Amino acid sequence: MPSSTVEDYLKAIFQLSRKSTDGKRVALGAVSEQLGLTAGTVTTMMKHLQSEDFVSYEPRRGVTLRESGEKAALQVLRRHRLIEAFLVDIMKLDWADVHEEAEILEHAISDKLIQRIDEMLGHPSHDPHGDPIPTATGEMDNATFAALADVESGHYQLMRVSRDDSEYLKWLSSHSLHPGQALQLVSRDHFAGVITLKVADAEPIQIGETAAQALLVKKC
Amino acid sequence: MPSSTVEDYLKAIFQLSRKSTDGKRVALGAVSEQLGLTAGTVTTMMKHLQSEDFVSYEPRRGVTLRESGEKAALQVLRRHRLIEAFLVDIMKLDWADVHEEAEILEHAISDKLIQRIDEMLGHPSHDPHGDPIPTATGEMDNATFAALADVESGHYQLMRVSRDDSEYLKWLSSHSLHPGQALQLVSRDHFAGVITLKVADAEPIQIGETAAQALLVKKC
DNA sequence: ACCTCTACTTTGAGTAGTCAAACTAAATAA
DNA sequence: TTATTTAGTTTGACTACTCAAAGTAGAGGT
Ligand SMILES: [Mn+2]
Ligand SMILES: [Mn+2]
Ligand SMILES: [Mn+2]
Ligand SMILES: [Mn+2]
Repeated sequence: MPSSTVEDYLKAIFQLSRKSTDGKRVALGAVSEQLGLTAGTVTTMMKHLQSEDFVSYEPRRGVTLRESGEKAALQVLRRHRLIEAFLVDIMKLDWADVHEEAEILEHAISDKLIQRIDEMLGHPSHDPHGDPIPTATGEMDNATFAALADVESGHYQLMRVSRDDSEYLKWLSSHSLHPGQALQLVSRDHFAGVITLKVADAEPIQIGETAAQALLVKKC
Repeated sequence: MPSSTVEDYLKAIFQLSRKSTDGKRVALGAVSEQLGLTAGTVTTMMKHLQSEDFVSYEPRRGVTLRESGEKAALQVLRRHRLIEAFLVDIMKLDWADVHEEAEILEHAISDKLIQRIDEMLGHPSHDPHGDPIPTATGEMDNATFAALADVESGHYQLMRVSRDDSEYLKWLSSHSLHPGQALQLVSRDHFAGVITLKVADAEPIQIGETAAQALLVKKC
């Protein structure tokens, strides 16, 4: 069984590979950035992960997950997201706080317990941030959505929030911005980089492009 | 913060110190036995724990917990037992299976979440095995009970099961032997080392002295 | 074709935890 | 008292993970 360290590496590579331009290849710099480790540490680990058949690593070109690595990554992601859903729905913790907790628990919870949690929640398809939960066999919905930052005026539904930072999520909550919420992009000032939004029938709010980058929406 | 390794050492020392004849002093052999580590490993760790002010260690004489070590041990015990109670009462896992799970989760669950669990359970005083749960401030009920193996015929209440082994606990379950249960010691054969028991109005059962050693009872 | 900069790799070192095997203090037996 | 046994200690080695700092491959700029 992979250690929690290895699980975190595989998860990071998996997530970076989805955003990768170059096929599914991930640059080591992105990994070290994501995990907050030095470049040398990551190089060393990549050799190790390759020797364990988790990844395929070409020096100076990057890494891609091999089958067993992807499988392991999906299991970690499944545990992470089920745990988040559990903490919000059953334990009534704030969705802004559950990420950190899940980052640790994802390595500590047994298969038996994760199965129990899954049943208890009725096999949820998405976590509290709108991220899809892989099935026990490693299937994952790979729908993609446009960022609010890249979209024109109109009516949308918030599908997913792609940022973990707790303060940001708390701010979203305070404006009822959570997955599922309907909203209207009223107008945008491209030069100032500010977007005006209406959520339900509340007062319009202003939001910067960076903040809008993490709000993934569907036209409706 | 102590690592999970250190937490397990402190917990082991704490639990062994309660059974200690020589004050609260614990022999290193008992620690290595309990944790399944070699003697040398434990010696090395004791020096380290002393340097961190968790224990007081006298070579060849044993260790005792210092204040901060005892405090840490009680916190781990609290987490462990609350988690067990949670897994049984809320998650509906079998009491025979929760120990292993708790052994890991006790190091992974945050204070915030443990507090949530405690509230959700209504501040329970004992875990599913009848072990007392220390309070957040480190107070613990230290009531002691006689082992069924050491007691004469009569009516008793099962208060506590002092053994973790899952097969044993499953066997107890199958005879309705769980904390709180009333039972009658019908007779005992001191030479054969066999005790005859009646639980509620079921058929009498036979139980050996070793098995009866783990059943802690109160006269009633 | 050469230079430079960036991203990556290598090297050397350190922490935390562990074991096997050699050694020793001290309790117990003779 | 001396010898033996037991419990504990020391030593040397190993795995897993990490960093800082020195070194290098190769992409892009001139
Ligand atoms: Mn993690
Ligand atoms: Mn999430
Ligand atoms: Mn533990
Ligand atoms: Mn217990």
